[in-house]
Amino acid sequence: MSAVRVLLADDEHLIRGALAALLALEDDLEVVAEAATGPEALAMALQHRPDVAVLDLQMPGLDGVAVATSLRTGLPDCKTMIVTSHGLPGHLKRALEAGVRGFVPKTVSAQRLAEIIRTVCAGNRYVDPELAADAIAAGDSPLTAREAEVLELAAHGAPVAEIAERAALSRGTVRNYLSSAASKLGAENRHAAVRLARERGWV
Amino acid sequence: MSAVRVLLADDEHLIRGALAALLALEDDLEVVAEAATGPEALAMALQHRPDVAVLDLQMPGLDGVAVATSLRTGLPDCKTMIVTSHGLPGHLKRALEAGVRGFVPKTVSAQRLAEIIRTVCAGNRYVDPELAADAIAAGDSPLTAREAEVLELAAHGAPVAEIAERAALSRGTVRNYLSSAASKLGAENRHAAVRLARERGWV
DNA sequence: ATCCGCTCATGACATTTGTCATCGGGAGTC
DNA sequence: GACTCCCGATGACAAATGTCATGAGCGGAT
Repeated sequence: MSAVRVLLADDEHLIRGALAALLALEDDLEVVAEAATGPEALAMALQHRPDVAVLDLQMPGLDGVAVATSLRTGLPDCKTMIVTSHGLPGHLKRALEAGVRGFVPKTVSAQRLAEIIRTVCAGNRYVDPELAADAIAAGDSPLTAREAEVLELAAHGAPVAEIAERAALSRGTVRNYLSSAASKLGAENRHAAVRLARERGWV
Repeated sequence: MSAVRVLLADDEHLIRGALAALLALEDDLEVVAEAATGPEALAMALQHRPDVAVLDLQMPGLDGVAVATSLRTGLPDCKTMIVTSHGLPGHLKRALEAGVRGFVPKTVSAQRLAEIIRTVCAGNRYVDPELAADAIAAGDSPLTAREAEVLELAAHGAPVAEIAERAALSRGTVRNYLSSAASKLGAENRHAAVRLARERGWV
C-alpha cells in the first residue's frame, strides 16, 4: 500500500515546518503540500488532492472548519481533521457538522498525531476524549438564531442603539433578545452572557 | 566552542516535540530540557542550567514572562526568550521589562529561530520587527494604576457593585474611574474600553 | 511654597439597560 | 383547528451606568 498523502495547514510556520519534518519520519506518511492560510489550504488541496488534510482551526482568511466545509463538496474523497490550541466545545460541534473526521488538541505528541492520521485515513473517526467530554457537558445552545446574532453583535461592546441599527431591529427588540439570552444563560447581564456563550462556543 | 544548551518550554506537546527535533538537527544547539508548564520550566532550568531558555508565552501555572522574571534572579546567566502565537504589544513590553532578550512570533521558521537563539546566546537582543512596530504604535498606557485595576475587574462583566466590593472602593468612585478610563481610551462605554485596552495589552 | 496629578469620595442628573406584560404574524406539529 | 415556538414590536417602570461638578488628602516636582 502506498503512503498516505497529507496536506498540512497552519499559519504558524514554526509548527508547520516542524510537524512536516516529524511526519516525514513516518514511512507511511507523506506531506505533499503545506499552507499558511485558509484559502491557500483550499487551493493546495484541490491541486494536490491529498488523502488527509490536517487543518489548524485558526488561520487567516478561512478557519479550519470553513476549509473543511469547502473540501467536503470540492474534494469529497479527502478526509479532513482539525488541530487546535483552544478546545472550545462549540468548535468541535461545528467541526463535526462540517464532516471533519478527526479533532485533536495540540497537546498530543507527534507520534500520537501520526497514529490518528492513519486512523482517519482508514475511514474511522477520532475525537480527543477530553474535548468530547467538555462538548457533551456544554450541551446544545439554548439560544435562538436571533438571540445568538444579537449577542454576537453585543460582544464588541456596542450599545443597544448600534446593535439595533446593524441588525435592523428596534431597540426594544434588541433589549428583549439580550434579556432573554442572558436569562437563558443564567448571566447577570449581557456581558457576562457574552463571556459564557464564548466559553461554550455558542457564539 | 561547545554547543548552546537550550531549555524548551511549551504546553503544546506537538510543538515542543517537533521543535526539539528540528533544533537537534543544528550542530551547535542542544536541547537539554523540556517543560510543559511554567513551574516545570522553572524547576528544569534550575536543575539543568541552560544557556538559553525558549519560553512559550502562554503556559499553565506561570506564563513565559513570569518564568523569565524568576530566572533573572534565580539563574542570571541564563538568557531568556519568548515565543508566542499572539503578539500583543503589552506582552512585548512586559517581556522586555522582565529582561527577556528575544521575542518572536511562532510564524517564523525553525531555521530562523535557530539563528535567533544563537544571536541571543551571543548576548544580543532580537525583537520581531513587526511586533516592535505594533508596540511602538500602541505607545504607553494612558491609564493610572487604579483605572487599570478597575478596568481589569470590569473585564469579567461584573456590575459596578461587585467591582466596588472587590477593589474596596465606593460605587461612585468606581464609576468615575471607569468613566475616565473609557474617555482616555476614546471608548463609548466600559466594555469597548476593556476591548481596546486588551488589544493594546494595557490590562 | 506652590502647583499638579492621583486617589477617593459625594451628590445630582441624564441616559442606558434590564425586566415585564402584551400584542400580532408566521411556521410547524399534533 | 388548536397549540407552541420564534420573530418583531411597543410601552412602562426600575435599576444600572455614564457624566459632571466639587471637594479633601497626599505626595512629588519646580
